[in-house]
Amino acid sequence: MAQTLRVSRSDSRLPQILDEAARLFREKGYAATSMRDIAAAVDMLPGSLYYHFAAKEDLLVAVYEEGVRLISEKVRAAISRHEEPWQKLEAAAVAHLEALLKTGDYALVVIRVLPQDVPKAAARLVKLRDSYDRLFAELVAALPLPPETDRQSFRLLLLGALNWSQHWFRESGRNSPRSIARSFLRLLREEQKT
Amino acid sequence: MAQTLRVSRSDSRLPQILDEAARLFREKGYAATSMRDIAAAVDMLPGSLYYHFAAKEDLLVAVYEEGVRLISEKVRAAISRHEEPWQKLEAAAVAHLEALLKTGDYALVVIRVLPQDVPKAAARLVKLRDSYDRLFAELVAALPLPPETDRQSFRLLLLGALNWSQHWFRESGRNSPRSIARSFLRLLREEQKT
DNA sequence: TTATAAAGCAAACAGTCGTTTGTTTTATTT
DNA sequence: AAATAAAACAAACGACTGTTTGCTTTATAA
Repeated sequence: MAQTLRVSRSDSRLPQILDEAARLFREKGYAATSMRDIAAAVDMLPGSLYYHFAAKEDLLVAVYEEGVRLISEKVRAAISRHEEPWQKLEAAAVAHLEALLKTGDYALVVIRVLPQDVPKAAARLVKLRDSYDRLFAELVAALPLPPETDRQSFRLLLLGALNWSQHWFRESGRNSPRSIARSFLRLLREEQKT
Repeated sequence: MAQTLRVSRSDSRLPQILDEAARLFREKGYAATSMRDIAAAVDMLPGSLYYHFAAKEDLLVAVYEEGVRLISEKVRAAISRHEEPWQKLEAAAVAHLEALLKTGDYALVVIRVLPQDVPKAAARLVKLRDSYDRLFAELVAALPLPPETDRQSFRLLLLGALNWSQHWFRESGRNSPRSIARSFLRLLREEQKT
């Protein structure tokens, strides 16, 4: 008999649901993505999604959590490979951008879907975002900068530019997440070398 | 018989419709704002909006156009008050941020609502955005930078950071659009002074 | 083999969506 | 005062929204 290969049932199709939800939330935004869209993408009936998630917002929160987890993990790993503060920051910037522009969907949802777009889940989303922001704050705090430097502005400048790149980035021969992150950091770092 | 230029009634409540649409699109996003929301805000019936606009997308495009017009105007005026390239750029950055964070609704819609969120109008929205981006490209081109400097990255870094500020900015005593724009530019400019 | 619980189906719920249509009000022009 | 055109009303259209309910299938454990 053709016993269809069956993995244990426990995590059945939940990962697939999250994948497609992430893809659709990223592509069309939260409000413009319907539960029916997601159901169709995983070849299910709309109501069946509610076995896995109590509400649409909870599905978004789950994607958000995975997004933050993925990107944090990548950045932490990159940081740990260096000792010098500027190198740590550069590695973090590269990892951040690669997670955003290559890993794709999950991470992009985090910076594309605004907490205010989902009032009922806004608090949870903000909390997840903040936990990540702290990572970069620590890196910037460790930089050997002139005493009059505004470190908060420094962080906001860098992270803002990195996040905004989603709007214009197109992969190409000389354009990679890595090269962009490095270009940005070079523009910010040069003053320190003198 | 005087060709009476009929200002009288012609654009009666159209400005009000645009104002409220801009406010709602900024607050809740495009997809989450319904024509009924807008109609209620201007104390009209939903169907009446269709006397002024053939479709919801056209209403967005109108807001977009006004947003680009407002911010371009402000930035151009600021630029014209200076001669030195760095001062021109700083004035432009300040004006850009003030238009975004103080003028409010219209300009914010332009950087908050993504063209891809409105497929039918995407081409028109991109065109409007690009017309503005060119303004900054010219300013950066005029800067006296070391020959090896990547001017495209410079522009993307600055403009990205400025646009992203919508996500964290809160008006306060020591925090103003002007002070932020200046902080950013100082971080980018310092290397040139040495 | 039978019991059990996970997972999904089928169908509908009440409400909202963008939009259209025919009619009425309102202000201006003749 | 009558004619005209702008502007808004009133009511509905079909499609789509998130979600609920009861029932059936399916894989695992006893």
